[in-house]
Amino acid sequence: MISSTNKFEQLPLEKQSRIVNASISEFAEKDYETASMNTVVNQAGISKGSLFNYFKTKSILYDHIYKLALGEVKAYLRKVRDETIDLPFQKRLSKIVDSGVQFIIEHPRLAKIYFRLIYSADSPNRQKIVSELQVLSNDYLGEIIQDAMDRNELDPNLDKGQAVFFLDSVLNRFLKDYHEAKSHGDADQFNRDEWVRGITIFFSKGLK
Amino acid sequence: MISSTNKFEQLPLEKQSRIVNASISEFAEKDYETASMNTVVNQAGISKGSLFNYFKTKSILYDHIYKLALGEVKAYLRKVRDETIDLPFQKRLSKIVDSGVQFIIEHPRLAKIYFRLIYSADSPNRQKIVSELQVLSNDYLGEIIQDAMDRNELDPNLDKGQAVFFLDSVLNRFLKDYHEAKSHGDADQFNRDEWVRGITIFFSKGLK
DNA sequence: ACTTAAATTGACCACCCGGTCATTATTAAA
DNA sequence: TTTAATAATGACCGGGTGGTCAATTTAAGT
Repeated sequence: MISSTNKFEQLPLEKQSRIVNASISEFAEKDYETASMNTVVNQAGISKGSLFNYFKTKSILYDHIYKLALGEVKAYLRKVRDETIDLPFQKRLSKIVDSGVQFIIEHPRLAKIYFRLIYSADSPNRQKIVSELQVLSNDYLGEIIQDAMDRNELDPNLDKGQAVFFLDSVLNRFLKDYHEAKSHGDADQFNRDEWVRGITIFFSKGLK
Repeated sequence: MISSTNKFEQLPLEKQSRIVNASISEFAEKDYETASMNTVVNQAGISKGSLFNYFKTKSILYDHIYKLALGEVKAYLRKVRDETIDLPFQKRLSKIVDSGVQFIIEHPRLAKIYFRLIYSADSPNRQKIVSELQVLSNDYLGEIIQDAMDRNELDPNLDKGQAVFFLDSVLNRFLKDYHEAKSHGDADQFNRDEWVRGITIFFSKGLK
């Protein structure tokens, strides 16, 4: 046996998805320590022994789920990056924000897991995961900023690392607030277009 | 009896501080659900019954501690605001960042509780607390931005709410990253002055 | 010194946790 | 149809939790 999720992957797909679904719900609702394997097995309609047979430990199950969530996020980002490769920086930025909002709407539970992972979260291997994410975001936003610098849309003397940091701060915070407002039912205070416009203008001209 | 912490407040100060200290350590190290009252009583050197006599529940103790942490943060902010009231926006901003860094260095455990509270955290009354913080930050940064607008240091047509949001995003994220890097021992990668300069320039001119 | 009131203690409770494993049910091979 | 191998089950384990309360120690009043 090569992979430790081998047993799980050889299960009938319907059963797999029941388990994945239950796990996503639980890890979205509670943080790692508080999430309960009992809840997962009950919601998935399988026995405890089985779950621990498919995933040897809670932390391995969590690993499987968060990688899944992260995979979806990455796919979304890749898609919007590739689709906007010819657009000017401002337009590109606004598309990125847009697709982030769309992701939250389409995958609210995965978004919850993602934000839980980034902000706080006492997940296992936290520091490793977070630094991986740092690299990911650095590459992603770094590429977009570099493109814009090459086209003279941004100051070519920019400190790229700092620029990425600013972008990342504002984008993530905006999406997190949007996500939270949405899950509290008062997302209507967000005029999406207005915010997207405000953000792109801010990055172009600052507050002066 | 008026306040539910009355019993606690009438304790000898030395005992109070032992308890507060132990609680701060525990709530800094673990999140609310995972923090243990047993650990607190052991570290404080009192009996379990006593602690539950002073604070009827875990959530009431947590309330006491986080309010204390928040009070310290507020005092710091007030101080730097008042001390910089005559300085230009850029200078003011850099002082704010500076004092944030200083707070983290002087009160690492309180900083941890603060960040735990802001980012994620399944503390009791979370939504209420977070929206209180929103208001607080809005007032605080709003005032500073308004001052700068009045002096024509910032565009007087700025959307103040958005401007506050951008400031808040970047400042909080910077301090959080700094705090995390510091508690992982690799804070030296932060050239403080360079970052402060970068941040103020960014807010002035954007990335163009 | 005696009594009474208040403060302190820690054994104890019910509950939940992640994880195990002997037993049972299901499938495949003969 | 019998046997062998595999998969699924859930009672059970040790350990930790927030919280309680009868019993004991400490302090105060007379």
